[in-house]
Amino acid sequence: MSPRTPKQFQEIREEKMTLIMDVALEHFAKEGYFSTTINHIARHAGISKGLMYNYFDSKEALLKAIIHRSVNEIYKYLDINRDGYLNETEFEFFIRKIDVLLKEKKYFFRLLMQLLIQNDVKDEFPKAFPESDSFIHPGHEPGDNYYPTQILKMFTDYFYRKKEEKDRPYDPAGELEFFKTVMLGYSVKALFSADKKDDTEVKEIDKIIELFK
Amino acid sequence: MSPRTPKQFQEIREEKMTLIMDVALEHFAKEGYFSTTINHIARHAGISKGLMYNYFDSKEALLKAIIHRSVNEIYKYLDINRDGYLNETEFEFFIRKIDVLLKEKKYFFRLLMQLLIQNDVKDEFPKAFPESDSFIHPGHEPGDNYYPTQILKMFTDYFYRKKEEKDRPYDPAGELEFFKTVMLGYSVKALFSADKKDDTEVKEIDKIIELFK
Amino acid sequence: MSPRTPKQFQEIREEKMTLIMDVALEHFAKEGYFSTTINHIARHAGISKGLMYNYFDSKEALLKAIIHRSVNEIYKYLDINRDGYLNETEFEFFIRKIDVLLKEKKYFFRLLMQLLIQNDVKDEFPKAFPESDSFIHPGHEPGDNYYPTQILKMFTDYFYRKKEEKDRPYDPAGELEFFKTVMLGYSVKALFSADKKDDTEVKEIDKIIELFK
Amino acid sequence: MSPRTPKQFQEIREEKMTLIMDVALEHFAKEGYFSTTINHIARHAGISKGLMYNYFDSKEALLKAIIHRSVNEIYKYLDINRDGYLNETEFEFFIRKIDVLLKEKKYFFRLLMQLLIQNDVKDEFPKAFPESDSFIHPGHEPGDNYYPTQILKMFTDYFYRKKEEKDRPYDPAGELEFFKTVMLGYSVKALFSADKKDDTEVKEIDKIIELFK
DNA sequence: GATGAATGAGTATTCATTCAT
DNA sequence: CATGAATGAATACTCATTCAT
Repeated sequence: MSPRTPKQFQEIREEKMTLIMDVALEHFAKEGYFSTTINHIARHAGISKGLMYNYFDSKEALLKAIIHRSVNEIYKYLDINRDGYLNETEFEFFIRKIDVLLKEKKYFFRLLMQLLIQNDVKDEFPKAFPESDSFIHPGHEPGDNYYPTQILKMFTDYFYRKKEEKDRPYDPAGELEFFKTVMLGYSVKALFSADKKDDTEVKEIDKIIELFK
Repeated sequence: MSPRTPKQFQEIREEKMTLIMDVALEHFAKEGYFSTTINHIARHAGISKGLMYNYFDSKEALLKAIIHRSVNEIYKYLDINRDGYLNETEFEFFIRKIDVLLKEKKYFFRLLMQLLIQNDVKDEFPKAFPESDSFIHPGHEPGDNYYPTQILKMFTDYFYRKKEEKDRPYDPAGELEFFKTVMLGYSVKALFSADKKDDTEVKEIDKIIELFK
Repeated sequence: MSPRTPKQFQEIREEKMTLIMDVALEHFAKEGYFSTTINHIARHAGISKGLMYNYFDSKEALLKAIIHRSVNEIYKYLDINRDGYLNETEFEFFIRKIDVLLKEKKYFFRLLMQLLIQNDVKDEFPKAFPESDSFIHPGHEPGDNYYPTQILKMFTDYFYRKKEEKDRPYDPAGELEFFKTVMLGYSVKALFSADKKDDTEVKEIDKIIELFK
Repeated sequence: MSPRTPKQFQEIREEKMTLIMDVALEHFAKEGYFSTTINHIARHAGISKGLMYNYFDSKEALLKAIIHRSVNEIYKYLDINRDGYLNETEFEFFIRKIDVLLKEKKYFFRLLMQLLIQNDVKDEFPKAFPESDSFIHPGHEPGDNYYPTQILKMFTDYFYRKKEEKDRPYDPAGELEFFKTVMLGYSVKALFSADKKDDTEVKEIDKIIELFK
């Protein structure tokens, strides 16, 4: 019955915030951001509406926090801050990491896609939600921390380096573009196809790696 | 001062319905189905809310009518009811048709993607909105008129026929799967990238055709 | 193709008005005044909404016209303008007339009851819709044409006259009141019970007549 | 500053629900169910529209809750679950109880009559709203708990028992029917007549009791 | 920190009524 | 006389957000 220490309070706070974000993410992804009510989230998280507003200023703030958290986790997982050089082994490794992410962060990516599809949302979250265009033609300052740019640069370098290794005609820009197309298609399929346990899709990622390695 | 003829009424009706559907489709695609209010549609169409309900029973009925109309237009344009045999020339022709559709029916396909992403909507429109899964593994009866199945069969046949023409090892199922991945990625990029007039993407469709022909 | 004469126009007018009122009365009685839409009436009468407004200024005006018509028909049928004297034979005859009316003007009386139940409606139609209170204690001028008053007076006279014929103690006011209770109960049952063809109810009116004759 | 206990919340809830139901019942009875708007109820109850929907899912749910409450209260007050045998003293007692109910639950019974008059509503509330027909010819299983049936059976027994006590010709079925007619007429008058403080109506219930005892 | 009662601006929908033709 | 397209005020209902306790 002794009063809780500040540290304990902090732990409670973080636990609750994590709980709320987890529940919210799942329902945002499954039922859509607009269709998911605060009431619904609170009820499923086993807390009151009021408490939700104690932790997050608004429904939109909750959404941003969720995205921020997931982006950071992905950022860490992908370990972008390394030298940014991809050799063939690293390329394969990186693609497989993305494939893992698509499954493990399925809810997040589904939510992200929902939001990207909506123009007005896109305009409001230009940083957190890189538009597909900015992904393709990023207009960001050199050296900035905007990680889609970094990833893109990594792959750009990778494909341009390959050109030098080839003796036959090779169009690195086109190859990069096609690679992005394939990855996007693969991602969408991974996110929105019903889960199935045959190894069709398992093999497809191998085929993609083979193709671009 | 003579009263309007039934034909005149019919014309007015069709004009207004087309107007409403056009305006609604654009806003559904841009701002999302749920975020687009009936008020908004009416204001942009220059009519009253009440008139909307004179022509469409509900917001959902409007949505269904829009989808129905677009599906029919696409159906006609793609001319599915031919023999269903694709030779290489027809294959190229068909892909280019799809490419044209992606641009001309951009709003519709954007809307469709929004709806497909939302689970609950998917369940309600199983025919009009082929789920991504049914697109990949259609469970429909042979011979039915369900056109995604027909299209898929056409391409399946195409890829299996190629196998016989090749002397080197060839996996038609894997090839079909990869083709779908590429088309999906290409479609998403086409639908959600900012329009640009350089010829980067113009070339990409050529590359895709080249790859699978 | 000769132009219609004014008389023919008049006939068309009256036919249409009768048609509209008939259809409206049925639907008002069955579905309720508020739940019955002008559209519904027009559709079932086979005419356009506009035409309805050509004949009746408003939905309320239509209601009033229907009531006015029925009241007049009933008035005529009951032949109130006779001397107002009821002997025993005439008493029986009158009760049987009311019984017939309850069946033949079922829709009208059902509608009337709906309206009487609603206070605000009662206040608006004090003449057409005699409140139950005014029926019991009419506050109208002597000699006026307000027929519930006349009917009431007729029965009052009837029961007071019976007093003189009796040698046993007899309370004409109480008898009148009880008579009204019985007639009201009988009417409500007649109007809202499911029609049945056994002779239970046939006998009940006989019993009532017997009791008060 | 300490948070409210669950019990306090419960009390607030019950108080507000009672308030809302009381206000709604009065207005439903006076202005009619359809004519009474949620806005109206909220304004007269001194609360917001939103709060009403916090406690009741819909206008119809509110109506059902009101009916359910009143039916339960009446059920308790009439104490149906006794042996179901009526001697003459109990008969008088029961009739007087009904008379009291008619005055104390005036609003409820007015509302009930409105609803019974509307065909479609009757079909939806067969249990809560015994149709006049089922009151007269109940088609329910013997022994069921449907209380109009129980009450009817009680009176049926009462009148058939009287037959045996009489030496003169006596038709119990006809007597029961006539009793129902009288009670219905008396009820309708009690519910819809303007309140008056003379003792005319006080005496009528005495007369009715006298007549059937 | 925690609760849920309370609010009100916003949303889809209805429907009597008007009016150009 | 006749039509039905067009309007807009009104209605039931939702939901993010606030706040007293």
